[in-house]
Amino acid sequence: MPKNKKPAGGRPAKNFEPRYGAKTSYQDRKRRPGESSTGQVGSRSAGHRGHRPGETTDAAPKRRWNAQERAGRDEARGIRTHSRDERPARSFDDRPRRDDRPARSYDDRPARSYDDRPARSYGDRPARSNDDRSARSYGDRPARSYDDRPARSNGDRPARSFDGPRRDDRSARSYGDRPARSYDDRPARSNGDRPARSFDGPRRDDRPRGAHLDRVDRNDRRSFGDARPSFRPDDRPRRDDRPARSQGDRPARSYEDRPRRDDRPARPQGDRPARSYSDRPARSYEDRPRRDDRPARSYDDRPARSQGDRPARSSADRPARSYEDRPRREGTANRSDSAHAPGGSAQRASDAWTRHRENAPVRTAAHEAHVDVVHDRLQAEAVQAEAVAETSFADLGFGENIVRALVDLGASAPFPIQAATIPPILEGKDVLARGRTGSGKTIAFGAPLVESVLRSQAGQRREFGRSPKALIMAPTRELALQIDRTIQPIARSVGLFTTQIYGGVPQGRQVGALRKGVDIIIGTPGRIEDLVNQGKLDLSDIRIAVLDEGDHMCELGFLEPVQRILRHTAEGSQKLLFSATLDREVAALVDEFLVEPAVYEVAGEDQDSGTIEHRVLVIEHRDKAEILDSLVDREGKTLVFARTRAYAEMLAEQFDDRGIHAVALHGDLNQAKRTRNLEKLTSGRVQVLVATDVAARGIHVDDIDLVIQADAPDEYKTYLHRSGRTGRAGRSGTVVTLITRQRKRRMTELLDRAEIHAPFEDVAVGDDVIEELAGRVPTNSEITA
DNA sequence: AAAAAAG
Repeated sequence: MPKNKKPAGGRPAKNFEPRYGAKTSYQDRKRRPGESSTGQVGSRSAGHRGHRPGETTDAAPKRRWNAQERAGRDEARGIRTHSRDERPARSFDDRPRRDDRPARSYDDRPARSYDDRPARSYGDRPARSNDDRSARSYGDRPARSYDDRPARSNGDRPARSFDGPRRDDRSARSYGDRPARSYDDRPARSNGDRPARSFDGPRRDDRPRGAHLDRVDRNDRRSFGDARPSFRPDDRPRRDDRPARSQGDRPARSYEDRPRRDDRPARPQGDRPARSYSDRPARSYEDRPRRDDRPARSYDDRPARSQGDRPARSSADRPARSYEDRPRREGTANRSDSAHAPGGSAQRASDAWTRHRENAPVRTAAHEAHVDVVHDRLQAEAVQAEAVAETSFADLGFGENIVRALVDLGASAPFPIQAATIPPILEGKDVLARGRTGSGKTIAFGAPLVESVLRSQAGQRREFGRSPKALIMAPTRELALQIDRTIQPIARSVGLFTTQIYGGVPQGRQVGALRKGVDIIIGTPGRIEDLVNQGKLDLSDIRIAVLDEGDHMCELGFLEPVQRILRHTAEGSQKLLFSATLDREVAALVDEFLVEPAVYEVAGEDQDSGTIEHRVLVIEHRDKAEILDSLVDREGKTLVFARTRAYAEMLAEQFDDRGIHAVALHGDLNQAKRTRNLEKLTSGRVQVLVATDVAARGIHVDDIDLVIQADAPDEYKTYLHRSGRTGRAGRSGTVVTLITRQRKRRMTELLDRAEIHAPFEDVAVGDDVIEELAGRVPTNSEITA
């Protein structure tokens, strides 16, 4: 039973594209360039969705993709990853998929035409149009076409058919070199480490499951060390590369910058401006519970729990956390009830959350760290940014190839969260990590995951049809795709394959890739479980499972599928949970799947950093549309969040009607369109993207400088994630939230919980504040409320 | 409310 809403008979708000009528790929294809997505044909004026200036401007300047992006594109259709340079390899994959082409090609076409339009509008821009053409003219175009059609690139090229023959050899041939290489580099290391670290389940198997989180609650009260230093921009190597991209450059940017942009994905880590958690503790623990009682905040469950658990535990548990206590704890019986595992191991599991201190390799003389608690729940190992400043990826245990791949991704030196979590992950420990949005979490789990898989296969030949060894799950397809763009180059550097397994696209390619054998799969729960149930995906060899946006994956609709999937993984498989808002919500998974997890976070990391300015505009509901128009009509990339798909779609159309080119991103769009629309914002072909919370987490677009919340979020975590879409790479960004007077109180409480300070301003149509926020008029307008 | 599953 398809849960997908698209199928016939779905809900009313279903298909938005069909302003054409029933939506089908076929019809999509019929849409003409001159038609607007709203079904209205013809142009109204430049800048309108339906505007069609002329063929000359049709060709929008395209930037070239770097290896990473290409990889992402190649994977867009869920096939095995191949870097573009390795055509032979790629070609293989294409073959089988050809069957899919018919269907796909349709989808893509409409897409293309659509894409071109925006481009045209840009073409009008003096600066760009000229530069682009002269420079790119012919050569680039072909390249461009690639970019636009991520999906197609592989499957659609008939020319590559020649690859067919090779396909069979592929496993042996194409990668033959690499594996060899990588091995060579590591021998020394691998030998030493492997014995201990490898995934030899044995040790893990013994581990009891069901560690209790309860104890952690108590820690909530502990305050964070104020001493936590903030990240220093200097530490971020990548930033240096970006200078060119400043917003002002945009026109010029088109060319030069774009290419670089490609690197961005890798840079997410750069975003870490200084953030201090220091405030949190202050945030009165007390208040929160109450506030949390609100339905929406259910996560924080703290209230409920706190009452029952805290009293008892508080005194008892804390002592336990100290190193010395460890031995004792094992014998402690208080937790044994939960222990299902045999023997004393059960008790040990119960100490999981507290014992990480003793085990965490990160905290050594080199890494000053201290225990702390963020909000409710997780006691984390706070790693000092300075302490790891000198560490290099090689120091952390990566081989030459991986280090090189990381450098190519723009990660020349590990960021704090990476330096903190990589060692324990390589040791095979279960890890929970909290890192600010854009702090480099993907590499933090991705690189060691690749290294671990490599070590586990050292000396072995990668066989055809081998089952995957590692699994990474994300809440949205876009995020899964993005993660693969980062992981794939790293994996490929050592001869490992990754593949995307997510819904919305034909499963043919994905299954085909699995049949050939992949090492790492990255995807969303639905399709993964689907393929498992179909017997097309074997998770029994999964030794490492990662949940990105871990807290979100523990929410209502995700938890159960995720649990079922994790149960299919190898006994004792290592589990990693990452998120910018890791909290007690993950207890459901931690209890069942993690053993003695180490919890990490970076000291001084706080979402409320100096790079993001938060503003709350208190408006009259009747002014909302107009104010949004004014805010969005600006230079610079703007991401608008709406609560529902229908509203997101409506706003996109509204902006378009006002001559502000905008596209939407939400679950009612087909995957091709989703991917395309997001790419449009990334590439700069469109400046405004209106999205639902599908884009709230993880999505990295480097230069969004304004995030507008047309609908205020209900949860503080949502606020943090949405606002985390800007201010990335250490840049400045602004988050504007529109609310009506009635919502003031709720908003105040939410911000309080998010630990974000934002002024509330009463705003009406035409006020200076709007002009200021839109960057049209540099004013010093005072805050009016 | 949204997201995540059709061949």
